[in-house]
Amino acid sequence: MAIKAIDLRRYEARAKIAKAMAHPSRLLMLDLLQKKSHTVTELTAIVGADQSTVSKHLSILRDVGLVDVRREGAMSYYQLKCACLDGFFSCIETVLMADLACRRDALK
Amino acid sequence: MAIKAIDLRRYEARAKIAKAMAHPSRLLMLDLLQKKSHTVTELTAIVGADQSTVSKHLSILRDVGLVDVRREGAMSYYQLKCACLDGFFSCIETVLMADLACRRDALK
DNA sequence: TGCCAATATGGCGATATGGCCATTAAAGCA
DNA sequence: TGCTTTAATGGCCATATCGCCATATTGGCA
Repeated sequence: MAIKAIDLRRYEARAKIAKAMAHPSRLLMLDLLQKKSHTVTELTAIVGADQSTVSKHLSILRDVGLVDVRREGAMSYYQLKCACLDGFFSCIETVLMADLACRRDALK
Repeated sequence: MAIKAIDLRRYEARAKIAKAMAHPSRLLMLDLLQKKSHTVTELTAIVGADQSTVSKHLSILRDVGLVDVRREGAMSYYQLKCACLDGFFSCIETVLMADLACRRDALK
């Protein structure tokens, strides 16, 4: 039985989005932005990293269409562009909890 | 108003899981494993990469608890460990579609 | 035992990522 | 016009990731 190689292109675009989310600081920011929009300064204080670092993280989220910017004077208000993070987080959460339970069992 | 830095540790475990998913080949494999379990040889043929590469990808998915192995003789059957990928994929899909629509608008 | 098929692992080079510093750009205000 | 605040970008280095090759390792079978 000949197994055909599948075209990976379909998954590349999706992986790019997943990759943008796959960083602790960016996950935190996405989580924060679920509640309300924030400025770079606010996010910088909360994340506790360099301002330039946070700005770059935000541009990564922006590039894949996860967040949006609204400029007001000198400040940039970042806001979530999709209301779909619940599914994402709950999936991650499920995996995490299952894994913790598994490790707990292994200690018995 | 003092903004408190948030402990990132909570997000590190989650980012690790997201990171494991953030690769085209691994996304493809997760998608395949949603339907049924597969051997490394099968996945290697479908993904179209080196066997060692696929094996390493699978160990990454295994390390974070996304998949499971069942050894049968000389073959390893990999299977999905969680039934929660729908939420993940539909989130990604939403972002992807919104972004495509956005780009389409930009061309007008 | 000897051989082959199926997996897993070590190593290595190329490329990507992450974080900071320094700098630039733009807005608000005295 | 200067000074300050806010944000974005370039540069640089350390580290991580990816993919292949080569090499174990394990199971099935003659």
